[in-house]
Amino acid sequence: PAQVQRKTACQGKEKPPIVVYPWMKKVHIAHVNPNHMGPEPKRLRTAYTRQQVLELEKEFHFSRYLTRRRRVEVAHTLCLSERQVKVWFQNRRMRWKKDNKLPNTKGRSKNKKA
Amino acid sequence: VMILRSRFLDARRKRRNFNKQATEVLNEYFYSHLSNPYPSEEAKEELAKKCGITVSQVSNWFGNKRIRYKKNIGKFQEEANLYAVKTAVDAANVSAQASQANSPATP
DNA sequence: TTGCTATGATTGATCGGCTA
DNA sequence: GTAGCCGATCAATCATAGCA
Repeated sequence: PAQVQRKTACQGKEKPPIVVYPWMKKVHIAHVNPNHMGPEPKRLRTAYTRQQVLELEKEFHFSRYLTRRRRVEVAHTLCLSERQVKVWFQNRRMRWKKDNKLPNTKGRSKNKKA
Repeated sequence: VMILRSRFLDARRKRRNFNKQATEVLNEYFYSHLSNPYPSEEAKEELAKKCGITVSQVSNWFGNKRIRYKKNIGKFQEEANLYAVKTAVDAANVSAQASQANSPATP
C-alpha cells in the first residue's frame, strides 16, 4: 500500500520530480453520498454554539469524566450525539492537561529506554 | 447585548510571525525529512529550543505545514528545491523506509 | 485605506494503540 | 470482543500579520 508516487513533471529542467509520499495523501475523507460529484466532499466540522460550549464547560467543571447516564442527558439537552459529547470531553481533557502542564515532567522522566 | 465573544479574547489575535531564522530551521527540518516530516517529541523539543518557541508551537507549525503542503504540493516546489539543495541527505532514509513501508500507517 | 494572501492558533473529528 | 481513554494528527476555520 505505502508506495511512493512520482509525478514526472519534467519541464525541461534538471529539477527533481515531484515526489508524493504516503503522508501527503488524502485521509479522513468525509463519507458522503457516492453520487456527489462536486469538487471535494470536504469534511464537515460543526461549530458548537456558545450555549453548547457553555454547558459542556459547566459539566466539565463539575467532573472531568462523564458517566454513561450523564452523557446521554447532556447530549440530549444540547442536541448533540453521545459521540460528540464524548469526543468533546476527551479533547477538553487534553486541553486541560496542556494548560496545566508542569514546566518539567510530561508524564515521563528523562531516562528513556537506555 | 454583550454576547460573550470568547473568540475575541483568544490569544491568537495577538500572534506574531516567527523569526526568519526560526522559520529557516523549521523548514530545513521539514524538507530534509520530507518523506516523513513527523519529528519525535525530543526532536520537537530541540527545534523549539533552537527556534526560541514552545513545543506546542513547533507542533502547530508542522501540523500547518504538512496540511498546507499536501493541499498544494506544486506551490511549495520552489521552496522544496531550495531547501533540498541546502540539505540533500535523507536519500538513504527514503530508500530504507520505502523498503519496509508495508504495514505502518495507512491500512 | 483597501484588498488579498500568508500564517499561527484553535478545535471538532479521526486514527492507532492500549486497557479494563 | 467491545467501549472509552490517551496521544498525535488531521482538516477546517478563525483572526491577525504582512505586503502591494
